[in-house]
Amino acid sequence: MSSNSREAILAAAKRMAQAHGYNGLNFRDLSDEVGIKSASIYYHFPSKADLGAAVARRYWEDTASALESMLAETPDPARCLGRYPEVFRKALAMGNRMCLCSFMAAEYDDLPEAVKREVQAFADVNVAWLRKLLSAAAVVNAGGSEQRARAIFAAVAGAQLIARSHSDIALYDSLIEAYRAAGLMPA
Amino acid sequence: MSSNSREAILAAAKRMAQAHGYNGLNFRDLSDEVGIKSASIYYHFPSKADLGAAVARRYWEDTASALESMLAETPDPARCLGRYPEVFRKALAMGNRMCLCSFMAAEYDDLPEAVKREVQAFADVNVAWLRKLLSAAAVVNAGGSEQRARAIFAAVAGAQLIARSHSDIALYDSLIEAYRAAGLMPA
DNA sequence: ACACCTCTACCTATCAGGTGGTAGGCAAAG
DNA sequence: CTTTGCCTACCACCTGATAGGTAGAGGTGT
Repeated sequence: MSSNSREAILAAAKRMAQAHGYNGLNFRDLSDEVGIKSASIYYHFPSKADLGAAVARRYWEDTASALESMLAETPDPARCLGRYPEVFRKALAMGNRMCLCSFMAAEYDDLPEAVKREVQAFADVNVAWLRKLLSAAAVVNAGGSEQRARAIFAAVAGAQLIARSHSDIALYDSLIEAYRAAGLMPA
Repeated sequence: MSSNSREAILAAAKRMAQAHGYNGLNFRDLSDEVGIKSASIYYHFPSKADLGAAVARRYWEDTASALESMLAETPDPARCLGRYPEVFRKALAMGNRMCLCSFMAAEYDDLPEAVKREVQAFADVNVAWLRKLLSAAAVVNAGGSEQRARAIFAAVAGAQLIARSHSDIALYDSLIEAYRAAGLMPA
């Protein structure tokens, strides 16, 4: 049963880390939001590093399944590729938040080793998915698909970063549109 | 006459903020690096917010003059535009650091108001410079130059973010090359 | 020449509040 | 009577910030 609290902690920690980063994530505020005492978090996670790693892992797992759902829903590779920015748009729409792993990418040097690994995994998941669809859509030749996949991932992350610093989700849409107009990614 | 310490503090704070963000910038480590006591910083800057704003202001001023120097050195708009990524490359080359304002863009919601303004100014300086050169190079028609300028700025910031999280400056170069191959920016 | 003053650029010592983390207790469920 | 899931009560350490002192440089009046 339960581990209901564990899930609640993960969810709240995800939201907080998306807004304030790993560094800005703290046990007091986190436990307040969950409705338990800060010491109780240690029953579910032995340390902040473990919590951070669990949150980041859950984050890329959720992203991976969201991408797979999207592909099932929109099987055409080029059209599905065009929907990729939706994934990053959600965070901005939910209170001007960021992709958890983009924030952690900035904080990378100060991250515990276990957290670093999960942040890397997030990037790998995204690039692998993009590469698969790029190859299927024949947008670029096979050799350049890896490079193009990474470029799309980086560009979308950059768009989110800039849009956030302007608290303007319309700017995100505008940037994505500009990427499309430039030919970086399909519409 | 000095204010030699003031400059030393600004320089050290810039380096620390590039590596750890505004949140990760602290007076103890900062004063240690400068070689004075933490309380002495308050003689030069009344608060952390003031220091942060001064550092960010100096940062975009330096960037603005670096961009102008580059233009004087490479007057051809398209060729100069192609050199734009050099500016962001430097931070990665200096100990896998980030653009100060990209890091602060992630932390945006938690930033003091005075610091936010300087971060915005950095983005404005970059976009204005890019727009000027895009128009001059006739890469895009006049109407789309603003949008394209923002797209290049965001994409380069994203490339730096991703490269940093892999501690791999070659990845940055590869991403920029991919942007060029896709037609987002001139070589 | 001397004493006197003021300003600069730091220092020591301290503080309240926040940080991650630990020890030990306790009520309910099995 | 043991395990689960949480609690209270701490702790050491770090954070930005303040109060008050001080050594030295440079100017001023006598």
